[in-house]
Amino acid sequence: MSTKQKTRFALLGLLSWKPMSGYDIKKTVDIGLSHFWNENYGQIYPTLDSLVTEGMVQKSDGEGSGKRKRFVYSITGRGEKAFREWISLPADPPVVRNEVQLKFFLSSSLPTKKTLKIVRNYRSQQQELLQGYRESEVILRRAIECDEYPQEVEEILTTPKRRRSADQRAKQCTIFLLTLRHGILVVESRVAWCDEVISLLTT
Amino acid sequence: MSTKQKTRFALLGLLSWKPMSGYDIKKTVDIGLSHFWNENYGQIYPTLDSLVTEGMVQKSDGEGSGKRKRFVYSITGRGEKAFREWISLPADPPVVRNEVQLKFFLSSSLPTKKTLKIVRNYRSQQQELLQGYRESEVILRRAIECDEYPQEVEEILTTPKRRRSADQRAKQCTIFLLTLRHGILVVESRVAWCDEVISLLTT
DNA sequence: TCAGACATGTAAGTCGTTACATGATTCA
DNA sequence: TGAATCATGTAACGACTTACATGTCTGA
Repeated sequence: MSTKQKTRFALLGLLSWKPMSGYDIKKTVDIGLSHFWNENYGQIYPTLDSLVTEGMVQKSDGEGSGKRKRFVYSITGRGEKAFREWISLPADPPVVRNEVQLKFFLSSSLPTKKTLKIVRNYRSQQQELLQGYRESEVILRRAIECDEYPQEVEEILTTPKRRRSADQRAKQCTIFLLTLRHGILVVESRVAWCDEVISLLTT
Repeated sequence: MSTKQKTRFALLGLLSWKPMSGYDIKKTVDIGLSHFWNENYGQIYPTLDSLVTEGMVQKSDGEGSGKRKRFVYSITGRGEKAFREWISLPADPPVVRNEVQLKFFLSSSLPTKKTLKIVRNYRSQQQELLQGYRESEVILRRAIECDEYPQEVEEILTTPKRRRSADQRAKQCTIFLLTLRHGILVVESRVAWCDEVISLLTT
């Protein structure tokens, strides 16, 4: 049961939060979802077009003047329905293609020094990632505690379409924090692996 | 520094172990490297062709008769050189696109029941994976201990081209086990995340 | 006035999957 | 003799990236 057209549903899902322009979508993904998702303009604009054609989203008349207007897209009832159907389907297992692991595996016929270099490099990469995630975690936890959200968080969470209850807002924040936790746990396990390997190969 | 043409170097690296046919390569990847790599025929055969054209690998004359001969490919000096250059380059960070995380994140406006369903589904998937990895780990560790390798392991490790020293063999097995350890640690962390989420959302 | 952010879009190319088509060999 | 496995290959499609082209608005 392979669910394709991931960009399609990602956009639909983001628009189910609030109406946005293509540029907004890109920014939201880059700032808030970068640890588990990515999109690029080459996909976003054509996909928005075809979503409009199918009546899944509506394109605004455009703010601004001249040839570069800002178009805001909002989800339609039909789009909401398609989104809810998609989200209920089991996600297909991610394709596994880890280049670092491949290099590590293939390095066994080379000097151990080379193998270690690959692992040390991986470790520092993941460690750096981890640092960033942890900082975000601290900020988010603090925000949740005192119910005061910094600009970046607001921009991702706010839903101007309709007023959210305190409960809904709390759930949004919890979910947001938990996706971050996933990133942290996984990256920590990678760092732990590196340490396991380094200690084994240097003795 | 984005290293593309991953299939190209994956094939080159596998052929640096021992000469193989396209079919062998597919089988090796499916059996031994499936937790961090995949390849399909649609990529393998055309890529082998172009590697031959560039003098990176050599195609045998073909065993068998008729139109379906078996062709064995072996790496050339030029290919070995290209492989060693590639492996020394830093691997580019994997593209992050985790559909489960996306669904989880986007489910915040839906009933908690739906969110939980996504997570429980993810958990059982990962748990199943983990079970398989752990079984392989036990087999491999036992094999390493008594220096007796089961057929599947032999098929992946053996290098008929030249006799390997005991040291080299030991290193190969260690590396093989360690790639499996990576899979185990990462999958364990995902299961741990699911548990964290479930306990948080059900209280 | 100039830099930088905001903003939209396309073309070309790469990469990867899927489905199909074909045939040989082995062994029960 | 028929099923399973071994074995090679292609065509069509779909997904994704990259680079480019263009233009607007805001504030120092």
